[in-house]
Amino acid sequence: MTQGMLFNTEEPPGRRDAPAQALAPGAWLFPGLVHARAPALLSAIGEVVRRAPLRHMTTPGGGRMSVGMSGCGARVWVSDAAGYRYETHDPRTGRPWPTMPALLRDIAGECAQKAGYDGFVPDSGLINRYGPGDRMGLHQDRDERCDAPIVSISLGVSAVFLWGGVTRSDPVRRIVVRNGDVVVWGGPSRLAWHGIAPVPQAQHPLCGDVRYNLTFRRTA
DNA sequence: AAGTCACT
DNA sequence: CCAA
Repeated sequence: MTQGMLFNTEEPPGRRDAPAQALAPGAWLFPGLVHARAPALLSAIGEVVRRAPLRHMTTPGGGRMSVGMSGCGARVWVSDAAGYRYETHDPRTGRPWPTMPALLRDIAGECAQKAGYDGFVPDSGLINRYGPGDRMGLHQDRDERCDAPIVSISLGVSAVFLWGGVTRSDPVRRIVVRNGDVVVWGGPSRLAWHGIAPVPQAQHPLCGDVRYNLTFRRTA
C-alpha cells in the first residue's frame, strides 16, 4: 500500500456522521466530530500561540522533542532537564499561560460528554504542532493529579495514532486520525500508552503541511 | 522520562 | 530500508 493512499487528506462525504469507534473500555474515536469547527479551532490556536509561542521542549535525558508545543489554561505541561511537570506560567516569558478560549473549553466538554464523561471542565489545553517527520513516542499521561479523561483533537494533515494498552507490553494499534477527528480516553483507559507515528509530508487545505493536536486535561 | 540507539 |  502506498503512503498516498494511507494518508490521503481528502475527507469522504459522511465522515461527520460516522459512528464512534470503541478503542478500549472508556476510550473512543469520533471520526470527524469537530470537522465543521476546524476553522474556529485553528483561529483559537492562533490566538494562543501569538501570546505563548510554540517551542521545542527537551526531555530529562537531553533529547529534543520534534513537536512544537504551547498551551493555555491554568496549567500547561512542560519538560526540561529537571523533568516533566505542569506550570502555571510560561517559563519562556514568565507570564501566566494564555487563558483558555471559551470555544476550546466548550468543545472539549462536548467531546468528553459524547464519550460518557459528563461535566468535564479542562484546566489545561496543550497545543502540539507536527511538521513533516515529527512524531511523539509512546507514553502515558501521568503527570496530572486527577483522573478526569483526556480529550484529543486532530487538525490538518492526517497521522497514525499509536494506541497501546495500560501495560507497556500491550500490543499497539495504528489508527489514522484526520482533520476533525476526536479521541477521548478515561476510566480504565486513562493511563493507556499512546503516541503519534512520524507525520508524512502531505498537504491539507487549512493547515498546509502541518498537523495540530489539541489535548485537554484536568490537572488538579 | 513524551528523547535516542543497538540489536534481532 | 522499516517494524517490533
